[in-house]
Amino acid sequence: MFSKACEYGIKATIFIAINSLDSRRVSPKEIAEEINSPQAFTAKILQALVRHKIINSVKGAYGGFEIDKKEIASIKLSQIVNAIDGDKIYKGCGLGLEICDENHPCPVHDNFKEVREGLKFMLENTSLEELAMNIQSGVSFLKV
Amino acid sequence: MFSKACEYGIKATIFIAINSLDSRRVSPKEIAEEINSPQAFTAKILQALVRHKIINSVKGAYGGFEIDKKEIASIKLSQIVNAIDGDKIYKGCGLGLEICDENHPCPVHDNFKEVREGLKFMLENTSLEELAMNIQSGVSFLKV
DNA sequence: TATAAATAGGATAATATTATCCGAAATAAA
DNA sequence: TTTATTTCGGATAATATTATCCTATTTATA
Repeated sequence: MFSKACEYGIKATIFIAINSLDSRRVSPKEIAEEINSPQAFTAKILQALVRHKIINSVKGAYGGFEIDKKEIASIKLSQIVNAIDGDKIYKGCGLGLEICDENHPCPVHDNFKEVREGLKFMLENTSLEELAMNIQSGVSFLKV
Repeated sequence: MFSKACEYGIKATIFIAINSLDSRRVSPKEIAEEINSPQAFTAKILQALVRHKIINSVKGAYGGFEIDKKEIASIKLSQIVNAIDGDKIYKGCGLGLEICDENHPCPVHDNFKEVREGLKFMLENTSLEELAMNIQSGVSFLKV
């Protein structure tokens, strides 16, 4: 469904959010340990998230990654996915046709439409805040 | 969503179905032209579909690929996807956790559940017959 | 100002996926 | 039985994704 990069990106963002709520900046090393991902690769993904202004980085001593507390509630899962995987997941044709729309649909166009829209709705309506809260309260987990 | 291999596999199977309804066997060459896919790679995918008994191959002169007419209505999209991509698309964890279930859910487990189940339902309830019929009647298309 | 601690980013490597090529095996028909 | 046709399957190549490494740049503090 999502690329590895996107999976890491989502988990990393949640971990940064939790720590930002506690006013702590975190390093790629700490993040990678906490979400069980390769450190250097995770660092690359963090760079992309910074470029997309989803997270914030502070260089130098006492630096690290953080998210503005006030923004945590308004950041949606869709923004993270878009930043890393783009919008092909709910835009592109299910069977890879260059052109696929109501006028020229692929064989599964209508069948997929609902699923796609469900996914899109879910991503756009799931906030970083709720994901972070569920980790904090021990309802869900970032690694095995 | 699906791998390229799976996209080609679905389109190829639909094309074979249409021709089988007309009692014609088709070659990888013809299939690749009709679904706009690389021929040799498509041939590999056809082999996999044969191994999974979704399509049937006849070697030698006047041979080619076909599907038993009687089976076209009972073959579901899910079988094709399973044959090529396996069931990870609606089984694996959305964030790649090794273990992810009700007792130990990843952050998006519940959010994904609905989408996943919608996808699963759609794949299991879309028949090859209906996909083939829509191509035959010009309602949908296998290539641009 | 010097130093240590951090992220940024380019280069490279490993792996998975997609794609191609070619000879072997099977089969219908001459 | 020979020949032409066709799928099968192994080897290889190209490309994309995932992952690693190393140096440059930035910045807080001593």
